[in-house]
Amino acid sequence: MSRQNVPDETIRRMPMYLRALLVCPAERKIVSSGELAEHLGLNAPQVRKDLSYFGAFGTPGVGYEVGALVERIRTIMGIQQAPRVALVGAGKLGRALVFFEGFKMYGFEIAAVFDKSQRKIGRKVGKLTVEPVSAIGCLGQRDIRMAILAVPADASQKAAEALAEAGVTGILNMTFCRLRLPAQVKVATIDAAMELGILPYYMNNPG
Amino acid sequence: MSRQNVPDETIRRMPMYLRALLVCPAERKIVSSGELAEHLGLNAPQVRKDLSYFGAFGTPGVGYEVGALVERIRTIMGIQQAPRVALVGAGKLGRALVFFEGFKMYGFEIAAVFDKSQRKIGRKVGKLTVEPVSAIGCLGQRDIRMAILAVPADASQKAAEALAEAGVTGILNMTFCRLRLPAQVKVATIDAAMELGILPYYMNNPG
DNA sequence: ACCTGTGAAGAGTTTCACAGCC
DNA sequence: GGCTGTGAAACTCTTCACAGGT
Repeated sequence: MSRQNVPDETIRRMPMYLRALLVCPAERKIVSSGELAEHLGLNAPQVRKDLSYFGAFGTPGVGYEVGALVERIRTIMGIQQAPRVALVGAGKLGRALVFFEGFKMYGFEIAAVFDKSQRKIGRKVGKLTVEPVSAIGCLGQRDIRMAILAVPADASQKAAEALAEAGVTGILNMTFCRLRLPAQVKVATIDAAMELGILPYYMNNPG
Repeated sequence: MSRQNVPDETIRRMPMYLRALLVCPAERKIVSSGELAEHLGLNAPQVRKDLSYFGAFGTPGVGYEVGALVERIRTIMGIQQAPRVALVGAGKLGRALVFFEGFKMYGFEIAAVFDKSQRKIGRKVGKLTVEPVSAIGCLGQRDIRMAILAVPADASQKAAEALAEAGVTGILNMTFCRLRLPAQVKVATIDAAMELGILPYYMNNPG
């Protein structure tokens, strides 16, 4: 099954499956597509179809083995070996993200924190020490290929370019700016205000 | 044009259009679909199609009037009169969100902060004073119909139910738990770790 | 009896091409 | 010349039905 024709939406759901499996009680060895679907608010054929894009790793009449499926999904998603992530921006949001438990669950490790402000450089955030943004250039040597961008809007493009130049090819953009970067750099953007902005429409026009 | 057949994806993009228009320099009175598209990384027919679902408010040969379009979108989205939003959870993430500038841009006002912990109740967060979660019940009388949920995972379902009972019908869920709520309550979920989890796939399988 | 894997149908979304207007 | 609004085509994604395995 070629990776080329896996729907993007399927890729988006893979981390959801992973999370659902990780919160399974340890004594549960087998899970069915229906149970996964129920837990995530999807339907069973959707789950089976999604997983089948990457091969057949369930047992008909039985279900999917939890441990094996976790490993398969980790491999598919390319997060077997705990990717190290840089955080740029040690403001309120950045510091909150360092302590966010969710990243660990998928095996991500926040391995460096950068900030522009002299006031923040040298300060501790959890176990990490805030480094100057000028040190971003060395990320390649430190085996860090991903970053979370949590800087003020007007600093985002510049910081993103520094990351791209340092060899970072995956950026989680928490600013509400579109980043213009070389095509090989993948960007995911989170804009809490935009998500909030969608709700009133559906509150006023119940579907 | 009935609201019933406007694509969800179009609704998702409306706040993007709004933001793009709001960051326009004030001297710019007219904007074309091509310019909007370029600014947002979309294409021009997409922009025209999206806007046309709600009527024809551009001028052929000219473009869209910025001010008028902003008002139209605000009306369509139901955010003309600055919705008041409650924040539940005054932890690191919650406190960071209070200071997040993005909400203001769309006209949202964070009007109350709640927390369970005695240690936090009474403390100031910006101009707001943290209230006990038991006070959530009065939200209806305070004209607050939306909430942001930024509590620990194990407290999310309970807090969400309290919100729903208080008449909140739109929740931005920042926890990685699925909320089981009456159908009239609309939920948008943001899971930063999940977004981060998607990136390595595309880094390893460039599209 | 129960569950997976999958081709095919159906629904939803994007892109295109162009008629019509400024 | 330049831009909007829109039906139709193309594409993507979801749902369904069921063959086949345990």
